[in-house]
Amino acid sequence: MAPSQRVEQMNKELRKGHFLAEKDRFCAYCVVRGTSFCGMVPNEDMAQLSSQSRPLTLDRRRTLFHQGDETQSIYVVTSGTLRLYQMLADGRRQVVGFAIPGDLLGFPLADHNDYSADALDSVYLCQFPRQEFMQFLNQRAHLLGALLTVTHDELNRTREQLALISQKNAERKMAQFLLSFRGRQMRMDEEISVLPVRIPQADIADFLGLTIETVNRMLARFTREKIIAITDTGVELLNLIRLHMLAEA
Amino acid sequence: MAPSQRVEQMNKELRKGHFLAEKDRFCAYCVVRGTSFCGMVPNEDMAQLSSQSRPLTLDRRRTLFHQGDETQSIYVVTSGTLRLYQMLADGRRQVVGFAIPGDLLGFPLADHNDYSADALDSVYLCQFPRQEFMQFLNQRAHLLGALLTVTHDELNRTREQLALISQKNAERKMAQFLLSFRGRQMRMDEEISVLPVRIPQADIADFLGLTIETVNRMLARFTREKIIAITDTGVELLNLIRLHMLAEA
DNA sequence: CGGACGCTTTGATCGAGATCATTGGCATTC
DNA sequence: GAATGCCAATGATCTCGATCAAAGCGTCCG
Repeated sequence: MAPSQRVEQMNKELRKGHFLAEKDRFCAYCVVRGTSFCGMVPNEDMAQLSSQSRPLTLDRRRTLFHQGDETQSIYVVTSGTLRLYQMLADGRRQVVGFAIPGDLLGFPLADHNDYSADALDSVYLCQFPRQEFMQFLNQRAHLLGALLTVTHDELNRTREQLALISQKNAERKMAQFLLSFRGRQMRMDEEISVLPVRIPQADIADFLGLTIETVNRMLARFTREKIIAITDTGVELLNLIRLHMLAEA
Repeated sequence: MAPSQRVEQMNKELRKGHFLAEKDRFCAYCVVRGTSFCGMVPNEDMAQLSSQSRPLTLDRRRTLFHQGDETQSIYVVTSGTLRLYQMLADGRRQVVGFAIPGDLLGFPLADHNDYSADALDSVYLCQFPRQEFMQFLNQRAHLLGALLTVTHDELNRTREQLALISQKNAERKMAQFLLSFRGRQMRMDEEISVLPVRIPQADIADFLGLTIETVNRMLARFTREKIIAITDTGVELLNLIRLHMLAEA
């Protein structure tokens, strides 16, 4: 079964409450097992991890948590996409990333959230109360190592974004963005050529440090040149070779 | 004694080899104790940490390690400044940060270095062989937590840089850069108003995503307006209020 | 000494993307 | 079904920093 189907099925069951009754099996059967922090948790710890988690649904445009608020929970995204952003002193908004299934949200050792997170579509998450999560971590040193790895990955991703945003060429920025976003999605589904989210152009703009007009013009140009196609389910990458050329040239 | 004096004295003794003979005392008396990862190491672990460390000197313009090379050692900077950078696919160079006394260089859980590091002036470091350092860490879960905190700090600093570089106004970029660099230096010395390094303008340019010409013109303007003064020891911040205004307006 | 090199400085011109302005579609709400 | 708001699309103009060019300056070294 393809991951996306599995997600759908799991979400159905989630809504029916199946998993709530069988908590131990919850994590073991999770779709994002193997792509996230949870994937680094050995099987013998699964039951305990499951018992702490609570499924959570978040509607489009709802906020999961705000920058600066006290860190009360840690989350793992199981389905959907969120935008992560910081408000800057001058009123600008910097989108620091997009969270997709498998991503860990919230850093248990920090007292306050580093960024805000809100849903771009319907989002399903596993929620872990911070205190219990931390206890769980501290009991098992190898899990601290797993968290360290995840944090380091995020550091590297942020450095990648830095390289992206420091580009002066809007076309290249856009091409690199599409490719790197695809790269992240491929973690779940290797064959992907449609990016399954409609990210508002304003969010892409705030991610890339461009204006909405420039983002729009670039997407229009790519569409005109048949490099991408924008559908109501997301963006389809039609010509990966050209996209790579634009990204690197 | 002011930190800078202590550094000087320690460096003198280092050169004479004093500390090599008394390894256990090395870390306990270290100037960057309390400002770095080492500061989170409890006293009872100090002796062992000391016994693993090896002092190291690096001349101006020398490279400590290259991006992509195998991670063989972890370093703590005790004196001097290094530039950390990545070479990008298109040949550009992205400076991802400047390491100052107290900073930890090299991530023990990664097999390869994420960036290159070279000295901007004479640099003194403590070197820890990676394998031993990792063993040391794994024996003490609380030290993993310390490393996690340091890594998270670096993540936040990188996000700050992201916000900085996404600014479109060169003047504001420069002002924010000077202030944030000062902020980092203050970790060691609260009273600082002279940034004690002569960072080549080309490095500032590659840090901020500007050209050397623009960097130069901004520095010239700030100097003309008596906001800063450039001496042969570094940059003196003459008018912090104006600098803050420029950074935020 | 001379000259080559690394780094800084300054001027002139150009162009990509910001900014400003307007329109249109589509969904939500009363 | 009119009103409101959100988002996308596109044209006209402007601006700031990139780019191109050249010169200055200290220092290292044969």
